[in-house]
Amino acid sequence: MKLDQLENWQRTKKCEEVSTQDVGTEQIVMGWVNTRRDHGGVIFCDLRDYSGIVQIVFGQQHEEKAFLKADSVRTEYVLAVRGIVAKRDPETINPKMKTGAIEIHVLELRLLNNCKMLPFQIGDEHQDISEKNRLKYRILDLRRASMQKNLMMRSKAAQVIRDFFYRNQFFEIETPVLTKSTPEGARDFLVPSRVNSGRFFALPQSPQLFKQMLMVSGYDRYFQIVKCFRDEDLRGNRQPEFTQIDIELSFTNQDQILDLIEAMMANLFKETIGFEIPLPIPRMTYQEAMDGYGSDAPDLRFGLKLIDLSSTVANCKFKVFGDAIKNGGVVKAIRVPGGNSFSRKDLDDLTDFVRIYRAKGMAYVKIREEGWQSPITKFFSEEEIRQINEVTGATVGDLILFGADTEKIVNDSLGNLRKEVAQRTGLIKEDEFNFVWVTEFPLFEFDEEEKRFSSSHHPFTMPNESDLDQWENEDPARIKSEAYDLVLNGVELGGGSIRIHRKDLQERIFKLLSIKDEEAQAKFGFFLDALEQGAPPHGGLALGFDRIMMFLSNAKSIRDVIAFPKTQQASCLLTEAPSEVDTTQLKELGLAIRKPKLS
RNA sequence: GGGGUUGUAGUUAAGAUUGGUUAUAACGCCGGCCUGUCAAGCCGGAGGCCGCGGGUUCAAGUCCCGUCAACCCCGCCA
Repeated sequence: MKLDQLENWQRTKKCEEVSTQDVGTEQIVMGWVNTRRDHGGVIFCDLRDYSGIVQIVFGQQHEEKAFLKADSVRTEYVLAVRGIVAKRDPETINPKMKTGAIEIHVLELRLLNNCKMLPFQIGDEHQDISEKNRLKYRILDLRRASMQKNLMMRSKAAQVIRDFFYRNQFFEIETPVLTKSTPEGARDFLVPSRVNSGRFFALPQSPQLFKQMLMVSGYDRYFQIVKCFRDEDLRGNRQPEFTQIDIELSFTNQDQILDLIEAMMANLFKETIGFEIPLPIPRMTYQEAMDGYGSDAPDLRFGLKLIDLSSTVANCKFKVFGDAIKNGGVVKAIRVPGGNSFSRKDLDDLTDFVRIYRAKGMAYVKIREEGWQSPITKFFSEEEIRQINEVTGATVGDLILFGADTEKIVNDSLGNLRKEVAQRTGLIKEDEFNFVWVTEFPLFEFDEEEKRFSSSHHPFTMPNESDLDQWENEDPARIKSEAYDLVLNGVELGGGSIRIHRKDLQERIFKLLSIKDEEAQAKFGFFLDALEQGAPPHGGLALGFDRIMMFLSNAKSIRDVIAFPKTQQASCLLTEAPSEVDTTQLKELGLAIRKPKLS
């Protein structure tokens, strides 16, 4: 089949821009054949480009040469057509199409490229394609309208974000991608250096230290939309390389930062999807979040709050509860209004569900007219039952679900259980955007494996100074920090902190983290120097751009807002990366592959 | 590292409880007919390593074991 040259043709309209106003004019449109309907004497094609679809008509009465040529046209061929825009007869208007009132009568067809049979149909939104095929044939997947919509929305969002920061006197400054490995946080992706054999760069987990050093250099306000890399296992909303909106400000405090970011988010949601975020975004402390929701990223679209019953049941005869508390754990409960209707199977399912989070079981009580209906009723005195009813606020028809274990397990299991119950009972309004700031994170968490403290946020986070003075030697776990997270519908969008800008403070923190002076000097010497070279007070945060895009695009997977994502096994089905490399490449780098043991 | 779901024409699925003739459908593809369709229609046709490997059996898409891949989750990760 002979293909045509584009020659000097220029597009005059995008497909979906052709309208009734153009009737009678000659236009040139270009795109892909979405569908083809051959009626013998007349051939209809829906021509598609990124803007949408317009119907082009090949008929003998319009131009015989084009009509004959159109006989060989097939789905996904690439065409350029010149034709007259015509009004459709009233009975042939298609109200489902934006361009359904008009069509283009083709005078000249240029066949720019053909297309072999594809693994799946581009225009067919009625058939779900498996994730495997979508990723393997990503080019075709990205040609589909839903993916184009998502990626165009992403482009728009990036533009809106940049506009906002430029308006607010921020500078967009690039930071290195080849940088230094740091011991804290996630596993690094390493890049061997050829010039410095035996040494490695690391890809940045975030540009954290660079943006702080830019503050020391006096750039005042920095932002960057930047790729970050973490070599950890993937999830539905986690990719090994992802994009952050990275922000840092000098001479600022937490309130200023939160106010600014709220304004940025409100602007973003308004300009992209027309949603007005009610400001200010409510704030809650880490402690309130953990106590009431069992999570530092609480979903506030529904109630089902966790209620602490530890003191109420401390002396009850039910061994599971009593032992949990004796061993330093807690007993908490969720009251499910109307949960009386849960079947035995529902409750078994929920019990299995909490086991995922290492709960050993789940006690439950149905509140009936005649009193408690539950396998554990017999362990409780009337007074205890009265107290539990009172503390939980349970009334007839309700269900109470209990968790008893260490605080971590109870919070994990009940925190997820409340989401599960809300999901099952239709309590979650899917179209709601419920933002919350979580503040006053603990500075450290205790690493049980390594028997030492590690940073909750990162080691450069400003501690609450009076907490530090008070608990430094007694109980560092009680030191709070000036760190904060932004949470939307139970999903952490990002977080940040006020940073340490004084060396003496930074050294005290390293000491608490059991990082020795020499080690600190080797890993962060350049940064500790910066703190002695006139570092201003500063702070900032980073937001997960991909996660934000999931909300703006209503996407279920992070892969649907990233053009070329990785699979859960961290591979790219399109390019088949990662791949083996030539031995000469390895040699140059001074590397050898250790053969996996054959077993 | 662990738990779960899935894997059958190009695609999406049925067939798996109860092993048994030529593995079924829709869409797509190819050919023909058709001047108003728009998920076009009608007629005809091609298309299969039932993920892969092993086992049980007279006989396996179906039962058993292993393995690979995609997805969801725990651990991990801000």
